[in-house]
Amino acid sequence: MKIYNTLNKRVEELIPNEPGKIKMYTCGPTVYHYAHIGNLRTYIFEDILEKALKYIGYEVTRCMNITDVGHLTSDSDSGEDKMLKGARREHKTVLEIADYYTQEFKNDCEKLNIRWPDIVSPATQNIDEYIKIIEKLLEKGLAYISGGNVYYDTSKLEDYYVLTNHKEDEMVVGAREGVEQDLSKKNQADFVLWFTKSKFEDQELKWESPWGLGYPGWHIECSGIALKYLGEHLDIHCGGVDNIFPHHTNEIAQSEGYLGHKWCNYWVHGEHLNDLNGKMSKSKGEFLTVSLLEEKGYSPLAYRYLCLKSYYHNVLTFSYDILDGAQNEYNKLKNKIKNITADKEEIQKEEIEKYNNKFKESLENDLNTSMALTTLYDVLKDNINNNTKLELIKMFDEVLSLDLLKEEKQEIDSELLSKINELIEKRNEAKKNRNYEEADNIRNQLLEMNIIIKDTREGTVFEKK
RNA sequence: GGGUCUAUAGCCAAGUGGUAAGGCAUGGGACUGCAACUCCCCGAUCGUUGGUUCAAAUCCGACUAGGCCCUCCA
Repeated sequence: MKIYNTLNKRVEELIPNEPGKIKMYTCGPTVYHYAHIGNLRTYIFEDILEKALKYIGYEVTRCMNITDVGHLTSDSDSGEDKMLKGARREHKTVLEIADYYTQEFKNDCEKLNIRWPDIVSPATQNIDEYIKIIEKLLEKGLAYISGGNVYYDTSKLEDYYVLTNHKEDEMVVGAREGVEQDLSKKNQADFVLWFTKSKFEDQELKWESPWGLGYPGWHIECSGIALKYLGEHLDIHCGGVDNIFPHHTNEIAQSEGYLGHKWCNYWVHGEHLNDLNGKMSKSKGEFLTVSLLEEKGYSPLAYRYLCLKSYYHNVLTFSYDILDGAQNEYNKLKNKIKNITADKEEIQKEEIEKYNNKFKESLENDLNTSMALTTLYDVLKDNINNNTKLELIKMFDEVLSLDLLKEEKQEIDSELLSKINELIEKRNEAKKNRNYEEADNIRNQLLEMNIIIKDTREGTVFEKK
């Protein structure tokens, strides 16, 4: 498989540390609020990557953190702690907030057919691991204590900016509003590993450590969890592009400083979903959640389809127009597939192989999901038997996860059912008598009940909208 | 200011040196009493500009436009 590696800024052949096996770490959500669909784009991309690797034949172990505390304040950030803010907003404790939004995130993932990773670990449950790493870094002289906090000394690194090509002299301190310089640091780029002193004296969760009561810095969380659950050699580390600097840059510094050798070979980042004003955020513009889309009548999988149609490494700009388009395409696709009925023909093995290879090649080409979908359309159009088509659709959907063969449940109670059948009969009667006005009225009446009717050769059938 | 990504039809996009896949939308047609569903048909010389080459959307340079990052972020 070829994949874009941020470390070398090019598409590279993926070579795992251990043949046939992939260890994959993906940065998880901060559970202080609902996830918006931009956040979820990254998880959809990671899900596809995981499933594509498995489809190709790798054994994949994936680990993800849940950020429920700690890193939300940085040493030089005067912004508010997000977990605390969330807790205050809802008059709950930080852990209650974390539990609630973790569950909500899980629900969103289910709706979008994102597989829950093998290992999911909250930041607060791995404190010992962080302390162990920080102690070692201090021992090695890669970290220092200043002003009550433990800092990583970036001047000890040969190349701190491995991911970004930044040059320290040209970095602008406080390019973002609300960022102040931390005078306890030796170097501008140094970052906190452990806080005992911060601007946020009301931090709810604190732990004992060799350096006093405090809490971990942001970046140590992911290093700690990844090292604990996936070991010293990682194959793929994923996240959104916004994490490249400083988060992933600092993870590399910490992990490799601790290990004394190269840690992760492939850094793969998902591009953002923007809106018409630029980057999507929870504070400005419309807060687009999965539930909101559902309320507006969109299906979550139409959004997944939209993500699959585009390339994970390109920005996608959201608008209701493109979501309408995706919903339309998704509906048509599902309809086409529904019309494929199983026959008694034998599955055509050579066709399966041909299309399966094409599908795999698409995925192997830096996750070309757009091409993978085209392969699906090719199958639908081709003159092969229905059983072969259905088999291929089933195979492809292991990766695409669009519920292509799943019939929507027609949850209609018997009372409503008899009412519908009665109306259909009345309409057919009216049609027979050429009373088309009456027939159309009945059709509209059914439509208002969210029932769509179709006149087929075998008679009139209906389905829920 | 530095870094980084992107630029193909109305929209999402494929394309990795040999004369532009696919899907949706629009338009036309078949089916239908009309519709819906389904099926058929129809569109672009690839941001601009130099260069390399027999040959470039594809390689190189310049320019233009836009996004993101530069210590909250997916």
